[in-house]
Amino acid sequence: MLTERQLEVLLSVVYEFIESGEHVGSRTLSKRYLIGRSAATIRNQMADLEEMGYLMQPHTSSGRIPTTRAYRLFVDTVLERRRTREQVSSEWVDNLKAHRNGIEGALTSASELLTQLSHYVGVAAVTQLRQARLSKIDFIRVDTSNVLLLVVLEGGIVHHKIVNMPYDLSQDTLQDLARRINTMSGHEWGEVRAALQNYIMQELGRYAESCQKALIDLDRLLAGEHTTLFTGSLANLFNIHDFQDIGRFRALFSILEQEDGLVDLLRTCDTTDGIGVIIGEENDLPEMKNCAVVLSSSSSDGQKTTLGVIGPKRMNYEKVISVLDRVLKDLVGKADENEGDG
Amino acid sequence: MLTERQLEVLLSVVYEFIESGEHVGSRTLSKRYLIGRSAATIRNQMADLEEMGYLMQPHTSSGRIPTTRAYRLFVDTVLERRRTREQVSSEWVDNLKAHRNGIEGALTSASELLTQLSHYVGVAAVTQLRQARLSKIDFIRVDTSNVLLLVVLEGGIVHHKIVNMPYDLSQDTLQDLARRINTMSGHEWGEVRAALQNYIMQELGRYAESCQKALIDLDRLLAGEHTTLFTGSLANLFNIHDFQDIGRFRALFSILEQEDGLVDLLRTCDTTDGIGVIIGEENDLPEMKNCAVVLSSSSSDGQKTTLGVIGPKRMNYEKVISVLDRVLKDLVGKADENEGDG
DNA sequence: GCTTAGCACTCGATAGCCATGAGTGCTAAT
DNA sequence: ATTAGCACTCATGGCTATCGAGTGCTAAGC
Repeated sequence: MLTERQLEVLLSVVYEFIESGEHVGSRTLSKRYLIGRSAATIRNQMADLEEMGYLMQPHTSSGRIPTTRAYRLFVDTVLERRRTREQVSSEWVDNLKAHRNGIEGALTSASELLTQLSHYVGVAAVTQLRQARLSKIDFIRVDTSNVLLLVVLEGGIVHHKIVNMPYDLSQDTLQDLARRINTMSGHEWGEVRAALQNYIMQELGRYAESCQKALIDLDRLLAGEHTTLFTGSLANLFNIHDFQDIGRFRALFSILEQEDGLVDLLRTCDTTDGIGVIIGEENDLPEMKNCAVVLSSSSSDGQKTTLGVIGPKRMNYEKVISVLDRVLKDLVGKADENEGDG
Repeated sequence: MLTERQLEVLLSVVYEFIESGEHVGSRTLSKRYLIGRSAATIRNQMADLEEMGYLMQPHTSSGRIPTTRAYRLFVDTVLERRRTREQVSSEWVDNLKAHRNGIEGALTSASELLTQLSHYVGVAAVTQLRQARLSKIDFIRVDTSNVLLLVVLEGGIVHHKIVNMPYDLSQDTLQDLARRINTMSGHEWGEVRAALQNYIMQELGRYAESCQKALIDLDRLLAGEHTTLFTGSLANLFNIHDFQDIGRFRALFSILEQEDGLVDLLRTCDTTDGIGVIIGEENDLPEMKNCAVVLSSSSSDGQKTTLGVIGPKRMNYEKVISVLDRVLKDLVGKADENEGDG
């Protein structure tokens, strides 16, 4: 594939471009990175690399910028050679530990932490892999036609949703129902559902329709892979300067603003565990072709915790990856600790 | 103050500027709005208006643009002369009615509706005015040191929060506590709190510290004026074109992204009921000097519902106000209906 | 006294021109 | 395989001229 010398040139280009954001020329490389090799030599090698699809010129006779392919090679190389560099300042870790208000609090902290450390957009998510295990369920009558449905899952995720009931159910009926379900706490949703279905048919005949609706709502939440998402400040998208026009910017914003888009994005990273990087067009979303997403996930006990940073293609991958690694370790370590003595 | 003719000129300038976004000159007015009056006449009157602080020139010998003072006059005049124009398409109203998943669902819908109709950023909020009245409270043990605190208020607002407890409380203890509090359902938080304080001191001696912490958390939520906020897509801020540089844009974004800033903003509109408009520098936030906020609120039964649209200073006030009016009426009407038969 | 026409003037926006400089490709020499 | 040299390209910034929308002012008209 690539000779050692070509690789040196290529990585230098990527590195310099990540630093400066401007197309890099042969002279710069000769002076700063590849001292001893003349500009002309480097020019020839750069021409070769362009032919191979690793570099491109924004316009004739300008410096080169890396293609997605080059970033990919760079990232793979970085991941290969990576050692624990840059430590996350322990101040932040302490902060994270202090905010141990359940998993939601922890993930909120994590996303904010990633955002602040990377200066890009940090996200944190937890996906329940198989069917969720119920910890506790509760129904609270809000008014004639509305019931608050509260579900606490093992692992500490809380869902609440107001469901509309065509028939008025008394608080007693609801409480009875909840008590019945709670005896099955610890079981998977599928089992609970079956038992519930039974009960509804046999004893709640005339409310069957209302309850069926609520069941469907519950299914949506508990049966499939459901992801709970926490996003850092999107204002940091403004730190991605690689946007020609404001239109593209806006498009990206719209996508990241609604959860669905982001969840899909995180899902594409099907690396079971470990770190993955999605660069530019490798992503399905055309709006993100100037962006890169670094994802890191760790699954345990039926749920998968994913942390990520969304930034420009020319982000400091080394730093972001190491930050991500550190925060994830801390987060998971903490989760274990909580589960261990719970 | 202003003669009828001057008023005509001024309103025309504001109107045209809202339409076009460009400084408006005397010739334009003469051709489009004030047919019959020559450009020269209008020029003289515009010069007068500038002297009076209603108009300004971005640079010598350019057209005029309205000052905040002019917008203020314009808005007041519009509000005065307003009749029910522009009806909100009934499709949307139906949609709003369909999503009657409690007050939170309704407010979410309302904010989205306002966003879509105005093309700017719609917000919806509900503030509990005095101390909240409890409908139901529940404590759920998540693990050793974390308890999920669930509070349902009269009016349908739901708060949940995980609180960290230094001591492990059994689910039974928690349930007993909840039962005790729930007997006071319907009372104001102040009363409930006093009773609770008593109970803790007398019977929960060794857990006093943990409980005190939780009480403080609850206080924060229930004692003061607490506002629950729903914001439409911030991507619509891109529809405000009146930003010179991206820096200001970013600043605005950061503020609106975090709830606190927005809540403060809504609070400044202390019009008890009815519609209020905050234009440019009338606002405290310097980042919003190119923006205007139209607010509409309606209070009943200890809680105040506020709807608003955040847009550019040169927004279509007539349309936004009428949309706001319509949506609020619909929302409040619905709330009444829910409360009435609940 | 209010309105209008005319005229000189201002100033932003646009386009063209030129010099500059960073960077390239190519060729010939090492 | 590497280097030096040279001609060439192209984005950028400064400078100038032109254009046009819009003004202020003065004098004339209703």
